Amino acid sequence: MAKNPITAEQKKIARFAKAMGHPIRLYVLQLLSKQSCCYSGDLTEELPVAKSTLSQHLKELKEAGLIQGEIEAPKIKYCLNQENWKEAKKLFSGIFDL
Amino acid sequence: MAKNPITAEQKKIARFAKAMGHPIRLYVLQLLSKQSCCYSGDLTEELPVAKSTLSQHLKELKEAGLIQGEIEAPKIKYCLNQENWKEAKKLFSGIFDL
DNA sequence: ATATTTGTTCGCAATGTTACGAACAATAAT
DNA sequence: ATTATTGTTCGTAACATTGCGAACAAATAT
Repeated sequence: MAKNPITAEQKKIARFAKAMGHPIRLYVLQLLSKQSCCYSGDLTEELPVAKSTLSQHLKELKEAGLIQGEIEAPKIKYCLNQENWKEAKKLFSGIFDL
Repeated sequence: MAKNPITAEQKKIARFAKAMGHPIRLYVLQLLSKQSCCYSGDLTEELPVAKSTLSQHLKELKEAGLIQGEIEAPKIKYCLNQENWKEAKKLFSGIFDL
């Protein structure tokens, strides 16, 4: 037990992976990768969780940088964070393609 | 809050992602994707965690199906679980390529 | 037979995650 | 002004994760 060979890039990938590591959050991400945006009210109706729980999951995805929300009062429109999504794609490709 | 549109496939991907969602575990996976196998004793020396902690992480990777261990007494040789690793690659490609 | 090497399991503690409903805030509609 | 809609935050509970060292098990080496 000695050094720390873990790179910042590995930490970043792990962060993304962790955010993707829950079925609800993965569902949201896949939805957004297909249809460009969605409203969280709609998600509440589709998904088997309370709105407060969904709110927490969306917050996590936001904090991981994978999605972003735009106020469209009184609703909030969610989209992928394209920049980070592209980065995630690149990082995961790197892992699987070696 | 109603139906459950989450597919078995999404659960599977989330399971893989969760296993990848820790820097230590990701490090191990990336190492194994580069060099085909490793011994956990070596990992204990490289990584900044106690051997008991590493053992837990390896167990998680095993249970997620991403690696497998082969006894090569008194050591254990770890490799990727090629079948599931290929599946993970396919599933993650599906997510990012749409 | 004893000691060494290697890795797992146990017990424990601290922290994080997941989930809910109730209360709250902000905006829109009546 | 009041009410309705939408989503966040708070408080709480149950459970999971991460981490350590000590104790243990299994095989090898002396």
